[in-house]
Amino acid sequence: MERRTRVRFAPSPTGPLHMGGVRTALYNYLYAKQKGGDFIIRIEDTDSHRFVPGAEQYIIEALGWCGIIPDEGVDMATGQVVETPSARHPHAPYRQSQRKPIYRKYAEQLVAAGKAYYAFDSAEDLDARRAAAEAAGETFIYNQKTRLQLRNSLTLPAEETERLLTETTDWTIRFKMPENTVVKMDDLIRGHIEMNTNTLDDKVLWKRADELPTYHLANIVDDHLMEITEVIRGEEWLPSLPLHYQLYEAFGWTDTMPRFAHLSLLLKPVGNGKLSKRDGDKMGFPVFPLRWVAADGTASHGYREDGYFPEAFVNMLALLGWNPGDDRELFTMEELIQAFSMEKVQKAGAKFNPEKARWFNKEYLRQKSEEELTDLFLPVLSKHGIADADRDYVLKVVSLIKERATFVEDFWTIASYLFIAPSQFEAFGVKAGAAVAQKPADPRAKVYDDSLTAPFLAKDTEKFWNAENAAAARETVLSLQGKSFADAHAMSEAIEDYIRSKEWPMGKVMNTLRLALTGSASGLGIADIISLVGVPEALARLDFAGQQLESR
RNA sequence: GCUGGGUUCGUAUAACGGUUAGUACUCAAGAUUCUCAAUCUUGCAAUAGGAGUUCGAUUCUCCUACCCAGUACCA
Repeated sequence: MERRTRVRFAPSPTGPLHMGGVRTALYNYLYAKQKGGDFIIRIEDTDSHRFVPGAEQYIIEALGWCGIIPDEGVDMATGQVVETPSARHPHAPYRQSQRKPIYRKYAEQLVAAGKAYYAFDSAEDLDARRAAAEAAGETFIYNQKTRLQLRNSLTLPAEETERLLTETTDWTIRFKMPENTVVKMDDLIRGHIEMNTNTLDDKVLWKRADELPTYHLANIVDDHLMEITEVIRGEEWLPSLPLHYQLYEAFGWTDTMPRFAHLSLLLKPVGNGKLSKRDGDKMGFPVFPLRWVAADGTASHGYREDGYFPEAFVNMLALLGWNPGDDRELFTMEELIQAFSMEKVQKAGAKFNPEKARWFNKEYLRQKSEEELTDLFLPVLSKHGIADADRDYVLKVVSLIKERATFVEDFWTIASYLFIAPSQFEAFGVKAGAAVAQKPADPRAKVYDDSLTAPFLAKDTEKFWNAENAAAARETVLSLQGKSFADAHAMSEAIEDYIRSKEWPMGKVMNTLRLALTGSASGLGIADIISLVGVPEALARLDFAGQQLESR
């Protein structure tokens, strides 16, 4: 009998979801959608001590931004985790803290079957044993070798166990890991794996103190109850897989046990180790999908706020550890769903490459229509003090600069001179030469040259500006006065013809003009600029540049 | 330490035992242009090391090295 594919993403609300978590959610989503199945969200908040307010909302919002829409568990209309069962959400509640009553009976069931036992050792006692063992160069493990020397229902008289069970609350139910058994497991990504149970410990399944299950119990019970068919999760769970296999067996659920796939971790761009929040802050790239402000007020960057398109972010993430088997790199979500396959998921951890992330964004920006980009650029302009920009004018600007940008925000640094004159740069907070800043801040790349930080006209001036060139530039612009041109190309021809007819040096005159028009040594074609700002404005900028230089 | 997982250019990856080991990003050079971008062309650059199996190993086996994870009443 073929079961309907049902996968779940089960985050713990202990903080913002980071990009590795988003990737796990994405792979789950792609897998489910390809099989025409369900993608379920379940909140694993069984650790009362590590709960972080706002984390759950953050996770849902982040997935929504990425276009990873759950079929079950969260009502996307309200953005809330579903608490009461309905046709669409039959297994509610989807928050484990609200499923508290469910777990105890399963834990007790294992005790009754002799597959688990009550343990009365205090956390302090166990910590002390661990410390003592460590001091002696050994490792303390609660397992088949030590369980008979500890305080539990296996060693205590029945009456004492009964008394402790009713009179105290500091006890747990532990899984009685079978001895010397080779667990044979299969992983969709890694293939066959075997492990001997002697290397495993008796994990706590349920805690009387807060009457909550631990991850292992809650996870198996809920996956079973929610009819999960594939568990796709991070590699950090691989060492727990034999325990989970044993739990399915102990419960007698092996016939419906899900298949497992353990995803490798995302690694930091340089050096070794997994990607962490600190790396992002240090190297200037986000590790979170959305901006996150911690309780202590420290903020972390988010891809959304940093100007990434969600499609680009998702596309980049999908290809970090998976490939379609051919050379394609650009995928819509729909195409990812079609192309995804677990066999093509990489076993090794993938180092995240911020440069490639920017490249993806640039590609997606180029794919967007000029209309759409204009809509996105207008608010940016407004933010920079250009509130009354004419839409048609902005549209023209966008069409000229879209291929030069990685982010919509770049449009401003690239083309601020098309909205304000160099004489206004200071007032608008524009750095002279900023238009050169095509490349983002990457500490490994030497992309900035001195001209960037040089004050307006200081350095560029020496190259182009002198009385002769200034006069020639002015006369060239004057020659355009009163004439109309079909387009910038026609104007360009006129300008070049004029300069040639005077036998002036083309490059020098053009660059002198550019300096006056843009405040820097780089920028769009001269005719493009003049046809946008107009001849009178061009003359005014020429005058201003001249004044600046004479007063030096 | 122990247990498990992993290892192809700097990075992400391709190569159902047989290729001059391919592609993309980055970087460099050239072309183009009024500058800068963009674009186009070219280039730099890898199978961790060692055994074995085989006519032939990136690919299969073993050993070593290195990396990662787990080793909680956290997930």
